[in-house]
Amino acid sequence: MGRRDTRQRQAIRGVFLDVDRPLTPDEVLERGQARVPSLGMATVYRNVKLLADEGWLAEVELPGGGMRYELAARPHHHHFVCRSCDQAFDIHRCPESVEEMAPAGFEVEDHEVILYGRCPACV
Amino acid sequence: MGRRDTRQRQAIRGVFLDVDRPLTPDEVLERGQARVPSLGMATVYRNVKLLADEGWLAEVELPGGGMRYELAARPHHHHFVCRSCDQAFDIHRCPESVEEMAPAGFEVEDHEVILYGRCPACV
DNA sequence: ATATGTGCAAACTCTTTGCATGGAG
DNA sequence: CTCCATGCAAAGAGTTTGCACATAT
Repeated sequence: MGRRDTRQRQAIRGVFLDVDRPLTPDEVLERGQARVPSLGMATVYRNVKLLADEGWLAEVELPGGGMRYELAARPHHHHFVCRSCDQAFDIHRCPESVEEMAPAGFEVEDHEVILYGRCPACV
Repeated sequence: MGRRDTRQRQAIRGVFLDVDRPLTPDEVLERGQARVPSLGMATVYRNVKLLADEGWLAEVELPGGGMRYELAARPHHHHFVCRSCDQAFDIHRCPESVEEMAPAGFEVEDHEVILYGRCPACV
């Protein structure tokens, strides 16, 4: 299970340490190439998956496209998705007793709350 | 803007009238072919989009794959997604004041609450 | 020295589109 | 009889995988 510390992997980790919101693979590639220009999309996909398996990143499945990733270390929170620029932002509040909404017979493991609208930059 | 009442379109509408949860295009195809065996995937995609544009279906963007569709006439509700069978179910309760969770500067238009876990059939 | 990681390109999956044929009006 | 709708197959977008080369250890 030897993990090598390549420039590419460093760059990708650096990208996530610099932002406070979930990123799409595209966003990771663009920001990563600012650090390692030769960085390829396949490497991004392989590494975010790897870092997620290791528990360093968390997968965030927001509607409207594919998976996004963010630092796993962040405390419980939810997301706001801007319908204009498609960026996702963190929301640090959580409605109480959400998980009690499930009907009897359903076993709840987790929950997600997503707000849609326009972010300050797009209003 | 003449809409023709084809067997295929009837079949697709019939499929949605028979279920009380959001369906993926795949699920629509499978159930639709029980009514019109020759039904093709392209027709499913074209018609759910059409019915959604007309306001008869609502698009439901749940994580884990593409768009799902359900009858637009249903009252406000949220969803439970089973991690085992990937089916989505309706939940007819909604936490209060969800939309007030957004930080200042964010303009909320809409919200979605998703519970993850195992449905009764998969527990 | 060795085997993991990278980059490219091909393969895949899901969705959309072009085109000839079919069928509703 | 007209067009809109369908079915097929090809084209796109996003993601994954195979393979030869590069490089961290």
